[in-house]
Amino acid sequence: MAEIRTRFAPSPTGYLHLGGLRTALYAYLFAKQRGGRFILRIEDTDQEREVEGAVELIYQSLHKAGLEYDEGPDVGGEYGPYIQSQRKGLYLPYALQLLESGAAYPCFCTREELQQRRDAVTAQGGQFKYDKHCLNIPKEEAKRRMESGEPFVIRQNIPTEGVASFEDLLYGHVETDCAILDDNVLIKADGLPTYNFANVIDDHLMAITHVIRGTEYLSSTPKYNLLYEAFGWQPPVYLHLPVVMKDATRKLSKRHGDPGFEDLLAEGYVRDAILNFIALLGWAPKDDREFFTLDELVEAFDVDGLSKSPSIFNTDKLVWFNAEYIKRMNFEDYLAMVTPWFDKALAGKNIDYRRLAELMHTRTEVFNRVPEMVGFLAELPVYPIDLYTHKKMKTDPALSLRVLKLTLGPVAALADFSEDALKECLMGLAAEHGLKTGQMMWPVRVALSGLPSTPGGATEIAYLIGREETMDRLSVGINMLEQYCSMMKIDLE
RNA sequence: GGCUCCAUGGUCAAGCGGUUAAGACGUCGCCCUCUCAAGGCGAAAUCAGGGGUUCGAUUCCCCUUGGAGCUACCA
Repeated sequence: MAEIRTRFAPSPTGYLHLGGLRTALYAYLFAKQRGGRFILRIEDTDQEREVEGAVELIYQSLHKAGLEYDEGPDVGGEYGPYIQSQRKGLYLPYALQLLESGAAYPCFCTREELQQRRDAVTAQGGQFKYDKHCLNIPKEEAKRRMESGEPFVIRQNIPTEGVASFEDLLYGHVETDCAILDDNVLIKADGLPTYNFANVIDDHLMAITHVIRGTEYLSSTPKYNLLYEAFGWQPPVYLHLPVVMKDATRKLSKRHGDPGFEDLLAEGYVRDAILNFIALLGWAPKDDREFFTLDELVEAFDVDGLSKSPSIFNTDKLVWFNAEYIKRMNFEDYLAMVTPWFDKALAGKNIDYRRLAELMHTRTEVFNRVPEMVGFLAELPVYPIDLYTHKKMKTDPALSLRVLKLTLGPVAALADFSEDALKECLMGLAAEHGLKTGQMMWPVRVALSGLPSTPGGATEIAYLIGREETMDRLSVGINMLEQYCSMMKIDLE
């Protein structure tokens, strides 16, 4: 049996979006699982849409994703070149062959003429389809005009009756009446092929056995099969994948500001979490497993588990996956990854990153949320007095004021400013004055953080910000509470 | 509009003629607890509608509805 060869064939029009990443992933898994090869081909036949630097971005993204291709523009291979614009001369002879057999014909209609006719038809509510106008030009005349340098395109000559069809691994038999199919342009006036032609020629020339791509090609694939037939070539096996949606009606798209793969990485999602999540978007394994490394996916992937309907990209679940991957990371790796994010909020401050990382490890969902979570360590936020009122902790401003005053002396006097010593000190004070743990800890934590919730409690925060800052913040709290109590005329026994 | 495709909770989804219709995320509750997380336990929530076929339909067929893709000298 021939070697399995799949390809990922993006156009360099921007960043690698998540739908593209998923297509690439499945194509990669499909090939690798069968010991085949995964090929990257750049489809840049539309020079106008090409975005500067996009090709390099594709290489980079694929490498970052770990989807290493066996053949491609930057890695070489025996079927190159792998960039269509560099294969320019290859296509015309094939088109000429089709011209010869009648499966295609030259067309001299200009864009303007076409547009006029199109407008005329659509204005009346009809729908335009190329009328084979130039098919009737005698061969001799056509040849003369082509050689005279008159601009022309080459169109596929689709039969006027019968059906065109193909078999899809996921969707099964798909067919369309030829009568409604348009005579697509195969070779543009600039001599470059359109996607419709180039994909067929290149897939054949590159010995692609399985074409895995999005469903946007589902309805035009019957036409491609007509081309294979015209050449007498064996068509590849097709596998079309449903699109990835942003919500029920909108496709995920870069244009609407939806994040691409690289954006997600930059936001602090880890690669494996993204890949794992993406793999499960539109595919389900035979069992209930949901954590897979790339290698495990290679093993587990199967076409049976693919779903036919579009699936919505659900950020909540991605966040969960990310948090899970972070929790499972060993601590040293986590510390290394989180350090730059700590720096964004705490640079220049003398904070024990290692201890902070211990506290943050199970609390990190996405790295870009870290700076905001730890920023209070660098600077005490302005906070409302009613933070001191907590029903469950049984605290109010009056009690809080009493508690803070109580702590001031003992905390200042602590010989050892460690979490253990702090805890012992505060718990001792609570016991001594008949206070519940929460009544002691809540006011202190609020005074030290100014926040309703923090990573770590009162003693951890005190340790992290140090004695001096702790004393300052306690004093700030006391001042606030004294002012408040006197203003509200609260009796302080 | 035409063509192609799709349709199980809010989301990802299992199911492939007979099930109490899995599981996960999210949501809610409880436990744990110096706050919040993490962790543990539990709950609510789904077969779009209508016809058939069948002893029996979530499952097969048709229609309706809804959605998506295509309808370029874009891919």
